[in-house]
Amino acid sequence: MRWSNYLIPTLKEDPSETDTISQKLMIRAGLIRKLGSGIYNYLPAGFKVLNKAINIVREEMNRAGAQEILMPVLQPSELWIESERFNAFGPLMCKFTDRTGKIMVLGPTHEEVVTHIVRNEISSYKQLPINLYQIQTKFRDEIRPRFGVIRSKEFLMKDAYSFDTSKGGLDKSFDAMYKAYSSIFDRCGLKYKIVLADSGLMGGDTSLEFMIPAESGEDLLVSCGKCRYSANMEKAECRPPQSLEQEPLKASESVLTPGKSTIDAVTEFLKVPAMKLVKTLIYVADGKPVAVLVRGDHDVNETKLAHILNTANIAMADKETIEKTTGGPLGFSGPVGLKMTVIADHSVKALKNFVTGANKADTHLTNVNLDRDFTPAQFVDARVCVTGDKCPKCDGTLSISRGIEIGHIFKLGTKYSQKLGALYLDEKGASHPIIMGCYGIGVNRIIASALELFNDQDGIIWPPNLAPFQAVISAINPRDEKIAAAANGIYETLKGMNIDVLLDDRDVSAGVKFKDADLIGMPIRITVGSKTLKSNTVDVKLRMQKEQYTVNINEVGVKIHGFWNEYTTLMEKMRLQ
RNA sequence: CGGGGUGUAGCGCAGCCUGGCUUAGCGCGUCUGCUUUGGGAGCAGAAGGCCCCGGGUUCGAAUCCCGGCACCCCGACCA
Repeated sequence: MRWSNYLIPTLKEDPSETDTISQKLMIRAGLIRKLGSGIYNYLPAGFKVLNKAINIVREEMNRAGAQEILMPVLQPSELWIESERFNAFGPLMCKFTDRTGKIMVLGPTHEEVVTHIVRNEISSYKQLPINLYQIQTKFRDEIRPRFGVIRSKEFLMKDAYSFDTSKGGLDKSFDAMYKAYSSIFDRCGLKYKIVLADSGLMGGDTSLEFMIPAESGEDLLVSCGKCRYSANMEKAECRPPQSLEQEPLKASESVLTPGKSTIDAVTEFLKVPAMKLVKTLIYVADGKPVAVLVRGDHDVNETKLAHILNTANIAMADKETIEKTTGGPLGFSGPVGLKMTVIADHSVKALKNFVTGANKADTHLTNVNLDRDFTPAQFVDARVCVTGDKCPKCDGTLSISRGIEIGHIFKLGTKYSQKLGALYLDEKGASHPIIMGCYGIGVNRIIASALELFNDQDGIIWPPNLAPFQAVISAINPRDEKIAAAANGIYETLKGMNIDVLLDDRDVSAGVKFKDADLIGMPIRITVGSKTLKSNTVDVKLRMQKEQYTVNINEVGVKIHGFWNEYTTLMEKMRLQ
């Protein structure tokens, strides 16, 4: 490809309204352009990279024995009503009414459709196990799209679905995907971490997320410094405190705290540390109020709370509900005398003589104690982990970092097969729901993640298997016939060797060529200029190195694989750092 | 959905508060010509604007007011 005729519109200046390095680089390097909030055009080089990721995904899925299919984006809403996810997805799902008045949805995912295929086409254990996958566009009407292609309203997902006759079979299918995912992200040259996750709306029990460590990630990861324990914040367990505070119980008192409705205000006013306060949060779960107690310096983990309460339908109570159910205003709730189910986080168990709200305006209670003043219905793990918490699995300490969710694998079980009636007959002719797994990869996120991980001041540094080109030939002053001829000769040689090479034949100054090559992240740059041409040589430079190699023009072809291998080796080193 | 912000040339922005000194500017990019060509070249010239849309106030609106739309940020929410 000749640059003079290739659409790769680089930007000298930073675009406005970008919130991550990857988004900025993708736009500046001419890979993508924004069409609207959360929707992007992929320009030639961007699409080329996307296809490289797609091909890696496809090859590894095929290698793992999955079969590629293509399911429609457009789906009848009936299937979603059948699976009872029509309302669960709610406004996140793009819907419209067709000309006959039928409600259609643009698939945010494809469990329903794939289960429909299987219920129609599979009826015997002899046809199982099977794994069907596709690489297809998904639509999700995101509340707030952001971070470029990392959270967009339309995105490309590889979604696979396994169908088994036994738990053991599901374990095998799951394991095969675990391995395939590892191969995919290895080949993409990404750093990643595999963490325990919550399965959310998808259902099922076991789920693991593949996470790219990145500051711009939306997910919080909890990792043990000592063992391999690593989990999404939503899922991360907190170890109950080992020892209780040793303090004699003091008499509880009611104190006036006018206007002090927040933890900060109360700690300052009463001069007690936040960890000697107990926050009483009123939730409404399936229409019923529940009080949840956590230490003042802790927060409720709503995902874990939802599991404890066994419903997805929880929300913090509004002001009116709090007043009606506790008898006091928002900000002054407390467990003493409260007429509703009270559950407390384990950390509360260790406290003595703590402060709570009094369910009365501008009033708190001091020196409140468990059992003497109130007794929670149960102690649970309902809080958000914090740095310094002890690992639930060993005696290590937990730390918190950020990550981009790039893949998620679930053991679904029979949630969908039961609801949609995907059954098989076993050897004895008995009917059972098929046991399912589902496995997603955010294909666009592969690219964005690579850029979050590997970049410098000058631009992108591509993992070798994702780079839009392997090499660029920068012809300095292509109007000089000798230079043009030499550059062209090398170009033809490399093309003949199946090297993916771009010839920068633009009549622009050397600086522009170098800046563009760096910005786009050309792994190998071959500079053809009058300076070295006299000695019949060219300069070869790898993107991440400062120094250049002097190579005889006739030897570029012979040496190019060596340079490529060197680039690959250096990137692998960066990846493993 | 709540709070805040922005909308002016392909991109990045100034002008708006205090209406007329603007024929609406600047930088980048684009086009033409000449000179250049090893880290975003120089000179000369040029093209390119429903100043987001609609309504209003005014002798006069990019500027003030009302309504709408789009985009962004924070929050809530989230596979």
